[in-house]
Amino acid sequence: MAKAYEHQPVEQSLYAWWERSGFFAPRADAAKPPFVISIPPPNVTGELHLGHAMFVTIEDLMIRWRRMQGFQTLWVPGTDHAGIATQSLVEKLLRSEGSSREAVGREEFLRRTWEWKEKYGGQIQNQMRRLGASCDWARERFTLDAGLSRSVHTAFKRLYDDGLIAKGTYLVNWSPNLQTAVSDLEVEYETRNVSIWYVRYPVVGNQEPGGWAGPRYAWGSGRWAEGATEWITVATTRPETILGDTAVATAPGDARFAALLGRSVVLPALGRHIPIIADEYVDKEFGSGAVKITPAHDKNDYEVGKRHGLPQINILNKDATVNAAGGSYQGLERFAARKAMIADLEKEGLLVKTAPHTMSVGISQRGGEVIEPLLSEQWFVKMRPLADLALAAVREGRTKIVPERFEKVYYHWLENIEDWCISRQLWWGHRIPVWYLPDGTMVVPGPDETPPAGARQDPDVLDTWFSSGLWPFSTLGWPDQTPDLNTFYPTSVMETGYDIIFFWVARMMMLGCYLTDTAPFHTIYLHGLVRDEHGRKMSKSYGNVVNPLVVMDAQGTDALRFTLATSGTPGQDLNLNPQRIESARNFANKIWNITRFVISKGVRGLEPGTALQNLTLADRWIMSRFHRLCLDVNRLMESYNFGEAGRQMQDFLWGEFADWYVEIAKVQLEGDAQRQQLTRAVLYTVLEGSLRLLHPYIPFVTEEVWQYLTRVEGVEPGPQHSLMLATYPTGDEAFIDAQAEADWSLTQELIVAVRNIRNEYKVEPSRWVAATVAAGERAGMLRDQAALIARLGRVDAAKLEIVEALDTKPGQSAAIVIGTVEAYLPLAGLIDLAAERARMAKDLEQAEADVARREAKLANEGFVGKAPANVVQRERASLDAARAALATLRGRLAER
RNA sequence: GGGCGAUUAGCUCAGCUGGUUAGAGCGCCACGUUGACAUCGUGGAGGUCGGUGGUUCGAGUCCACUAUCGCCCA
Repeated sequence: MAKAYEHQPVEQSLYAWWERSGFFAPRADAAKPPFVISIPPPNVTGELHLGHAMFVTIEDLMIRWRRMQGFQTLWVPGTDHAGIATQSLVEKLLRSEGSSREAVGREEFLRRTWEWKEKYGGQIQNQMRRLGASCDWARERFTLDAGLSRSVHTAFKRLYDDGLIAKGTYLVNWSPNLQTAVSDLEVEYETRNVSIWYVRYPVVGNQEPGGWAGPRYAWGSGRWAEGATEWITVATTRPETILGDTAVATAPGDARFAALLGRSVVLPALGRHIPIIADEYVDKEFGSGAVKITPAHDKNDYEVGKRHGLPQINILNKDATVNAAGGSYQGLERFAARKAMIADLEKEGLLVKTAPHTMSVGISQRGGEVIEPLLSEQWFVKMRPLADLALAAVREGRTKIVPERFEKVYYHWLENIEDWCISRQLWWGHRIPVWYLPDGTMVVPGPDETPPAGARQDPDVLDTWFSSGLWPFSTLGWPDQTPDLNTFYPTSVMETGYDIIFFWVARMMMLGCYLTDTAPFHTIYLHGLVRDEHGRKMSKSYGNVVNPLVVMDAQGTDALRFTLATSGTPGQDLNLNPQRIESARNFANKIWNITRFVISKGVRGLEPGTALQNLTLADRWIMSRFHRLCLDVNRLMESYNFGEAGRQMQDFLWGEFADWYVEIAKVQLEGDAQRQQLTRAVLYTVLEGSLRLLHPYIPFVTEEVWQYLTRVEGVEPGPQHSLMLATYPTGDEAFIDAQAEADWSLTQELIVAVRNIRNEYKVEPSRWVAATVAAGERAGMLRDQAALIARLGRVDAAKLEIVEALDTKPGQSAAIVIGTVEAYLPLAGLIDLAAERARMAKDLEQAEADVARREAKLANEGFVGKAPANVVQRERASLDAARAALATLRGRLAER
C-alpha cells in the first residue's frame, strides 16, 4: 500500500468492477423486502452540478445502507427529455447552421434532436457514475422511451375519459421567445423599476345638446380629442394594451367617479366606445383610482371581464407583435408598440404624466423575457380531484414528509392549486394523443388503438412534467402489470431538493394516487440547497460556482460525498466550505493509513468474530464504544439523520480509534503471544466494522482498504467478495461496558494531564519523566494500565509509581488532581513554585464553584422533588465526587 | 400581505427526547519524540448560544414578542 491514498485509480477501477459484477441489481434472494428509490430524473441536457451531487450522495447512501442490511434494493436511474431546454438547444444548433426548425420541418427536427440525445445525452449518467451511484443501469429509463410514452398515453387517455383533461380557451403564460405556453411554475417574478403612465380617456358626452360625440379628426393628427370636455384618467404600466381595452374600471363607491359610472369613454387610437364600470378589484389608492381593463392580456382584468361580460380582444400574435386588432399599430413588436403609443398619446394631449413605479414582473424561466398573458386554446388538467388525493395521502400518514415542516408547504400549494396547462407548442415531447377528423370531431384513442384514417393529430406536445409525474411507476412498466411493477411499486423514498416539491413531488403524488390507487412512495425526504461558503447562491455571474467534477478530480469523490452528507442537517441549506472538502479528503487518507497500520501488524484475513475473551480494559473500552456507535448510527439513519451519523463515525474512527486505540495497540502488541493475537483481533474487528459502517458514505476508499484488509494471502476471493455486499453492523448491547468506558476515561484523563504538564513546563519530548500517582481505590485499576500510562504519557515505566496513598508527597513536583486521584511529576529544576500554586489555586476556585453549584441545586426542594430520580441521584454522585476532589485539592494546597 | 428557515468560537457548522463544566473541522498560539499517517501528532487559547419576556426544579434546546438575514407563496 502506498504511503498516501490516491483516489483517481481506485475510483475508476472499483466502479467499473462493481458495475460489471452486477452488484447494483436487486438481489432476488434478499432476506428483506424491497427498498426502492426512483431517481428524480435529471434533465437530459444537464451537466453535473452540486444539486445532482447532493441527491446522488444521499440516495446512494440510503441504497447502499439498505443493500448491506439485506433489503432487496433497487435504484432506478434515468433522465427527463426536458422539452423546452432540449428543443432550445437543438434550435440553437440549427441556427448556427443557418437553418431553423421551421425550415427543416417537424420530422427532421425530431430526428436531429434524437441524434443529439444519443450523442450527448449520456453525459450526466457517466458523471453520476463518477459519484459512485450504485443504481441499476440495466433499468435506466428516458421519459420519451417507447414504454414511458405508452404510460403517458395511457395516463392521458384515462384522465381525458374521466373528464379531468379538457381543451379550452384560457389566459395562459405565453413565452414569446419560446413560442409556447408555460406553466405557472415556469414563471419567475422579479421586482423591477418601471414607468407608469397616466393617460386620460375622453368621456363621451351626455345626450344633452352640445355634448362631445367623439373624435372628428384622425388619430395622430394632434386634434383627435379636440372638443372633449370630460375625462377619466387611468394609470397603466402597459400603454400598448390600450388597444385591447374593453372597459375602464373604478372602485365601487368611489365618489370621484360616481357620476361617470355607466357612461362610456372613447378608446384612444381605435375610437371604440367602452363602458366605465365599478369593480371590487380596483384599488382606490392606486394610481389615479381608475384602471383600464384588458381582459385578454392581464390575469386580473380577465377575471373582471368575466364578471362584467366584457369582450376579450386579443391584440397580439404568438410572437408578441401587434395583430390586426391593433389598427395602425399592427406588426409592431410589443415594446415598439408601447413606445409608439406613448408618443401618439403625448401628441394628442392624452398623456397626463409619467411616474416611476416598482412592480413585480413575470419572467419566462427558460426564455428570459417578460411573460405575456395570452388568450389561447390549450389543454388543461383539472387539479382539484387529483390534489385532494395527494393531500389525503400525506394527511393520513400514508406518505411522510421529512423534515415534517415541509408538509405545510405541500398542503398550502395543493390546497390552492390551479388547473395545470399541459399543452406546449413545442415539437420535442409526447405529442398530445388526440386526433381530429376532417369535420373537427375529436378522437382520443387508447395507446393500443389506431387513430382513424384521415384524422390529424393535435400538433402540441405535453409538458415534460406530465411524464415526470408518472416516473415512479412508468419506469417499472405501468400500465402493464410487469414483475418489476408488482415487486418494486410503490417505491420507498422520494429524495430531492425542497425547491422541487411542486414540480416533482406533488405531481408524482397526484398522478400516482390517481392512476395507481396508491401513493408512489412512503417517504419524501427533502434535502437543502447547496450554496457557497458565505451562503450565496452559486451562479456564474458571481463566479462562485463549485464544479463537482473539478472537486472530485482534486480531492476525490469520497471527499465530496462525505462533505455533502455531513455538512448539514436534513432540509437545511448548506454552505459548502472548500476547507471541509479538504478535511474529508484527509479523513479518507486517515482511513487508508489506519488500515495500513493494522495490516502491517499481521491481521490480514483474520476471521472476524475471533473469540474476544480475556480482553484488556482498553480493548473492552474500544469494543464498547464501537458497539455504541453502531447502535447510534442505525438509529440516526433510520430517522434520516445522515449528517449526524456520518459525523459520529468520523469522530469515533479518528478521535477514538486512531488517536487512542491504535496507540494502545502498539503497546499491547509488545505483550505475549495471546495478548498480541487478541489485540490484532480487536484492531481487525473494529476497523473492519467501521469500514462497513462508513461504506455508504465513502464507498471508494472503504472498499479499497477493505479489500486489502480482508484478503487472505494465497486465497482467491470469491466474486461476491465486496464491501458493498457485506452486512451492515447493527451493534450489540452485550458489548456495551459502562465500567470500562468510565475506567478508561479516567486513565485517559490522567495521560492527557501528564502531557499537559509536560507541555506547560516545556519538558523536551525525548525526556521520559518520573511520576507518582496516589489513586485510592482506583489504584488497582490504574496499576493495570501502567504500561499504557507510561508509554502514552511518556513516563519512564521504571519511575512510575501508582499507590493507594502517599505518606510523604514528593517535593519540587508539578501536581495533577483528577477527582480524588493525585499525580506528581517531579521535575527538578523546572518547577516554578509560584506558578504551581497559582495553577492549583485556579483549580481550587473551580472546584469550589462546582461544589457550591451542586449543593445549591440539591438544596433546591423543587429539583429534588420534581426532577426524575436518576437525575437527582446522578447529581448526588457528582456532588460527592466534586467534594472529594475539592478535599483532595485543598489537601494539596495546604502542603505547600 | 401570508408562511418557513437561520442567527451558537475568527470562519463553516453540529448540538438528536429540556438534565454534569456547550462540541467539531478549519484558522490561531506553543511544541514536535514515536516504523500507519506532516493529507500528521501533542498540548493550548477562544463562545454564555441575536435581543426581551415567559414556562420549568432546570432552557442553546419549549412558548411569546422582537431584530437582522435568507427563502417560498400571493
